[in-house]
Amino acid sequence: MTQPTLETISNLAKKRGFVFQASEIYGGIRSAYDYGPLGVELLKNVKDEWWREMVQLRDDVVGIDSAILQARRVWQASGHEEVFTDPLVECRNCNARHRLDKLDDPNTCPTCGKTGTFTEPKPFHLMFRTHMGPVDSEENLIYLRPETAQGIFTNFENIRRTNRLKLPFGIAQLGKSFRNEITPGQFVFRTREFEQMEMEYFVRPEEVDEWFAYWQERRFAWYVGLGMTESNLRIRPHDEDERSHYSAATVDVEYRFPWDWDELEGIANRTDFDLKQHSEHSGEDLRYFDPETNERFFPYAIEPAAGATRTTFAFLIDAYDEEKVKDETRTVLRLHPRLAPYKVAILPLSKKEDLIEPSERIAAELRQRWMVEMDVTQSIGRRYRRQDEIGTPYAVTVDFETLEDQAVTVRDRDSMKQDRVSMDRLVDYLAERLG
RNA sequence: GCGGGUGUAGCUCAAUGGUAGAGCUCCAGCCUUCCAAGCUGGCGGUGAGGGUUCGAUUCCCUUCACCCGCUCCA
Repeated sequence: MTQPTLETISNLAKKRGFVFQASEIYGGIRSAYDYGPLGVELLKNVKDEWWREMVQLRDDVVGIDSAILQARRVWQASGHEEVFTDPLVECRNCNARHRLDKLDDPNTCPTCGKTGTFTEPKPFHLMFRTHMGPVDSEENLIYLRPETAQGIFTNFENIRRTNRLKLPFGIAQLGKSFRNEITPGQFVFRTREFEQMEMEYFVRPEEVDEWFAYWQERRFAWYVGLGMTESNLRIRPHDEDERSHYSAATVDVEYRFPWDWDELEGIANRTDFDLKQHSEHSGEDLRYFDPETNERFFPYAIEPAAGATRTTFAFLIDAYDEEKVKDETRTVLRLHPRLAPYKVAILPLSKKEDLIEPSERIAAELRQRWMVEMDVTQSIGRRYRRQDEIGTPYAVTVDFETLEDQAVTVRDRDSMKQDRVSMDRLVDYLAERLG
């Protein structure tokens, strides 16, 4: 396997319609990307696989979709309003940037050692600020959520009660979050608007360690199960000083990106921090009542929080491969069939109406189950290469013999091998391979 | 945000203070009929705004975006 450069992969993403720069015709806007026809399918498939694994295949996890706009007090209780506003100063001598509240000496730059070189402190607001209602004022200031998790904690009691849940149980959420990252970059890896796949798994405090280990294992296996190269994945525990304000222990699931190892997902032991905070700030008792022991306590939360957009990006990078076929380079995305945007391409050997009609019939039938693309332009070899480059696992070729023997050629993306399959067996043939 | 670098068709690259070219891609037609074949034709560009100039893609200013670093994080 060849690992592509960041440039190679972003070129492919743009060329084939996975990802475009947002507002491109106006020169672009920093740190925002639009997902094109193939990108939206790939992203959706990643999210669907996550949802299926985390919610639909389990009886101990339920889903939620909470609002992006929440009461300001939510973020005061969660600690984000305080933690996500940093006074920053910049050293005029060496251009390093520092948080004023973390400096031992507020006048000396720890990077270059000079004194008195700092700019006036500027507050950096890491949360997007907006106003609820048509008039901007301090009273109606609210934030775009910087994480989806708080919508889970604030609904903890609603969900527990309406779904008769008993510990341990989880609440999962998929959705957009917003952060004014100081430095966005690395294509879609770090953007200010991004999509998260988060789950809070509530457990008895004494069982927190075993569940923490359980979710590390489960989450790691999820990536591998969807075809990500295992040697490009690792789990890295956080150092003491890099943990979030709410966390007692955190590990990252990291992927070997073209630039370096970097985070796909953080798995944190958030303890009872959030439920406690919301109990205190709201006055609602969010403790869990155990009917067997008659005890009331705050459950601990284990949080596997993944970035949907960057995970999609990692799958794209990991799938990228180039190989020599004759004297040509074949570019192929070896995406897991469940992730591939299109599952099947229908390729009539010629544009003659005799072949178009049956091809359209086959396409219509297969579309009942899978994303199917029909392509009639240019030579068959070129069309195979095009499908390889967007990761379509199977190509069905309709030729003149089809009219005689009611059979088609199915060509496999990875091996380029071909099978002659009779049309009445085609759906079964593909179903066995695509799932 | 600050420092450094970069911006010419979708991609790779060329050229010029005086009508911006090519290859590949893409589209149409012909031909071909199972792994990027060929022929003909077509679409399409100087990131944006302003200034200097008879004339700016070229010189100057501003701005936008991208890349590297500082810092943040799914």
